Amino acid sequence: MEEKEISKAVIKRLPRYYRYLGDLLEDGVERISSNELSDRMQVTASQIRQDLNNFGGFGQQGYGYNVKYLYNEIGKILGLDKTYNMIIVGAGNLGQALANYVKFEKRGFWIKGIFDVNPRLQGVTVRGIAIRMTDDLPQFVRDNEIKIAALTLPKENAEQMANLLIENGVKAIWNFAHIDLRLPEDVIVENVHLSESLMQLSYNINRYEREHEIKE
Amino acid sequence: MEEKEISKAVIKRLPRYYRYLGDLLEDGVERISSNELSDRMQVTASQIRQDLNNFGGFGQQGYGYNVKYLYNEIGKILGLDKTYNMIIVGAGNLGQALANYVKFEKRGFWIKGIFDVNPRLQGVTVRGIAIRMTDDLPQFVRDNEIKIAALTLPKENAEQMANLLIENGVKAIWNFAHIDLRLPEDVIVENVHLSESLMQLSYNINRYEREHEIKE
DNA sequence: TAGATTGTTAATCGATTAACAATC
DNA sequence: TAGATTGTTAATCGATTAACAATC
Repeated sequence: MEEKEISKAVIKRLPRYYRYLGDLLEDGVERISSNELSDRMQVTASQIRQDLNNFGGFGQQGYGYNVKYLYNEIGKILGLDKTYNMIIVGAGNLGQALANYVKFEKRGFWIKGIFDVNPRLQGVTVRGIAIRMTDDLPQFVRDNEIKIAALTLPKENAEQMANLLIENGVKAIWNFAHIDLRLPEDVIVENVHLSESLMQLSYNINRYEREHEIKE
Repeated sequence: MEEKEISKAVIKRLPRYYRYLGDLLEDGVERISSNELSDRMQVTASQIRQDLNNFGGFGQQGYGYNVKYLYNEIGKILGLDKTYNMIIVGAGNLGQALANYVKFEKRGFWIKGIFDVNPRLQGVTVRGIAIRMTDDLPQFVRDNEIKIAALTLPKENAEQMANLLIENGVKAIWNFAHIDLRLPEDVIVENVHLSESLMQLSYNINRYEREHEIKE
């Protein structure tokens, strides 16, 4: 059976739907129509229905969507009903910030280890997790069935490190290094480029000022 | 004069062009054609030329693009030739991680202050910057002409805080809180939703596994 | 000049929105 | 049953790619 390809644009919107539905659930809302949700999320009702129908019919004519059901279904689509073992490679500020981020565990992402090359950090613990040296990585990844690695290290070491991790069983890289990793086809890569995000913000400040000046 | 609207997709690609051109510059490359750059960046040469021509003709027929010139021009488009005063609101792990990120200053983003509500953090310094209490915020923002604020605080306080900052002169919000801020039209908002990024990664792990199972 | 490569127009592709029949 | 709202097809819009004349 051929599964129809879901576009990246749709996938990017799913976590946002999930967040809104979670909030609705907390507020005790039982059902919601695509129109109501459209109002809250500032997207068209048409888009909501199209997006959801990529994965099946979760609603009911004349009724709308059951919030709890839809929340759970989107959770499943996103794989949040599963658990994943995860490590953080690079125990700098960003790495430690991620390690301290408790909510990941609520979603099934278990941080099993934090690694660094700096011997000074050896034994330092972050939220009860001891920072280990990268020499121990291959063994650790295999022993703990680590599937996800967050890379919070300098770009110079990122690709080599990614390959080492993959060789030992890692399936997905959450990449914070300022580089586009060239990795085997079947490896999942998700990039977070903070400085590029800040540059977009900067562009928009200037765009606004440019347009404003022109009108004067 | 009407400026033609540049699409978000184009703006999102600009920082990536900038990064590649910076790397080329470091490698001492003087000129590059859209075709060569296309190979390196894994985008079509046509897209590169289209994107750049939104802002003017930076190349030369028969020659290509001068790397240094194009790098500087894109820098200007992104507003990286200017400087901005910036604060971080929320001195948790993520806030401190951002404060420690030295490279922002290289791009003209000067971190002038870090704020928190927690009195325990008062006086603690991060990279030489003392953490201040949020009571002092309005005065500080005005006195230091703060234009950008990074919000690394719980979603419950984010929108109220954003409004307070805007009242005192902040033009742009770099939002790390898990909420969509509803703010005045002319305020620039750039979101970084880490948990949503991780969910996309999670989706892709599962997608791969689903497709694999189906083929068995 | 001949070759290379841009800038730009036209063609294609994909994503979003509109519309409405199906149905709860 | 009548009203509401989905699921889905068709229409529109926008973004990407292809093609090529302009020109360095």
